[in-house]
Amino acid sequence: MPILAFKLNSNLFLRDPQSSELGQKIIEHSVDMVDRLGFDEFTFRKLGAEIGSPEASIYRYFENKHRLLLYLIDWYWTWLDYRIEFRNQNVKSAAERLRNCIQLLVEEKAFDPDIPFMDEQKLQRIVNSEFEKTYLTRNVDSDNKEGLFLPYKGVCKKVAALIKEINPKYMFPHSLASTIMLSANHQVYYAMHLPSLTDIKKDSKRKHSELVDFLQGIVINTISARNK
Amino acid sequence: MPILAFKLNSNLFLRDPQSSELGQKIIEHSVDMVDRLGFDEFTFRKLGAEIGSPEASIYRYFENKHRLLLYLIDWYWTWLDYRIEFRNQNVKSAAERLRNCIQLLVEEKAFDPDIPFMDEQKLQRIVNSEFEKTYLTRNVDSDNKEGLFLPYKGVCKKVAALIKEINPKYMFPHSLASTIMLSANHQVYYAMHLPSLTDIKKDSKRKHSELVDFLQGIVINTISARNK
DNA sequence: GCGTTTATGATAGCATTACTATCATTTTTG
DNA sequence: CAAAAATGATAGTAATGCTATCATAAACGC
Repeated sequence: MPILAFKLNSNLFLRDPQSSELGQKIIEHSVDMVDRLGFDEFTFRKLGAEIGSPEASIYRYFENKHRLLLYLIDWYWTWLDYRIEFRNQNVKSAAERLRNCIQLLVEEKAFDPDIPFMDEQKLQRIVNSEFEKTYLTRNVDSDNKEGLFLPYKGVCKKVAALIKEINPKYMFPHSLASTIMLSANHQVYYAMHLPSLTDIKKDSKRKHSELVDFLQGIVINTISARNK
Repeated sequence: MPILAFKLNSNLFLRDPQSSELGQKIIEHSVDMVDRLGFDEFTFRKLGAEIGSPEASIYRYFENKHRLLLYLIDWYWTWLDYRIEFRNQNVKSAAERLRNCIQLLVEEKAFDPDIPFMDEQKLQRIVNSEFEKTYLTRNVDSDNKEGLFLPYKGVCKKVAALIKEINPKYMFPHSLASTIMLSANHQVYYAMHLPSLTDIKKDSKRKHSELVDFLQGIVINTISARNK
């Protein structure tokens, strides 16, 4: 049994995958497969074949593959939220806490052996290329009512609060927070696939610190501007 | 025959839909249907039923529905590019040209009767909620090689050039351009569906000018910051 | 330890999707 | 007016996204 576990919204699943061996196998292999095949090519049939269980068994855990994706994505943001809290303990300066957030948003994650069935590195790649598919659907509103986007919104709220703390007069803290969060993911994706949309170089060793500088530059200059 | 037409990349289609009545019907009704149903629920079968033509006939124009989406999205960015050129004619100040770009990115579009089979208002809503699906696929790289993202990249390049013109020392003009272009769309979507991620209010009459202020604030403050 | 929930396996089936193929008919055009 | 091109009509096929049923195995309650 894992040392660390996140309690995720129970609307995400029919049966909690963390509670059984099969459930954990479903998570572990779906992370691997979505990373390899992409979410669109990923199917419960293929997943079943890979873990040697019938498709129908997977449907006992997740209503459909979209919920499974939401589960993975929610896991990611819950985990990031946890890491932000951890990192910012006893850090007094709001500016420093904000910088830490940006750092954590961008930072390349490593596999955390505390949670053996979750590969955080693969998960981050999934977030980079599949995240927006969670809410760009006809079910946004009902999914939202069920609280399925709370982990992401939570992190956004946290970043927005820091912005507000640094400059209480700034009018768009949530918009700025969601903008840089999205950009953090997209710039990485662009660097890999659509390089003319970014100045971040795929091969650069400083890639991640460049991206941090870029985002940090936006946030700090935007909120600390003298109101003309 | 339309007065105005855009020449789009011929890799997008098998037969040019602008060249025939059926083709134009395909475009007109797919814009309507994708706007109504969302891209995921949209199928060639349903489209065929709606225009009274067999599914197979549509496949003679477009290889698959993803290409059709790309066609619509490419149309949008080509059209926006054209409008930017038009608006910025004889405008000397780079700052003003940049502001015009942001304005045009955000501005609510109206139906342009010059192109009777293209409803720009619906098209803009499609871009807001479906754009990223064009490149968040396993085919990004091959699609990119075929030049299918050129119109979007073109607008991004134009905005980046203006940023560079205003501050030649700024290190991330393309990243900043793509960030605000993406944000322009997302903030509108958030306002409608995930309001806690934005400060733009759905019902506000000043909604669009608020969003312009937000984006303008980011860009100007970011690039005109004195290098500390 | 025994009976009963509970979870999984095995297999089947079904409507829809995303195409492809064929052939007849209409329209265009050289 | 004949040949070519575009469309219609219809069929078919593999894969997807499920749902249903029944048997078996594991766990759990007393």
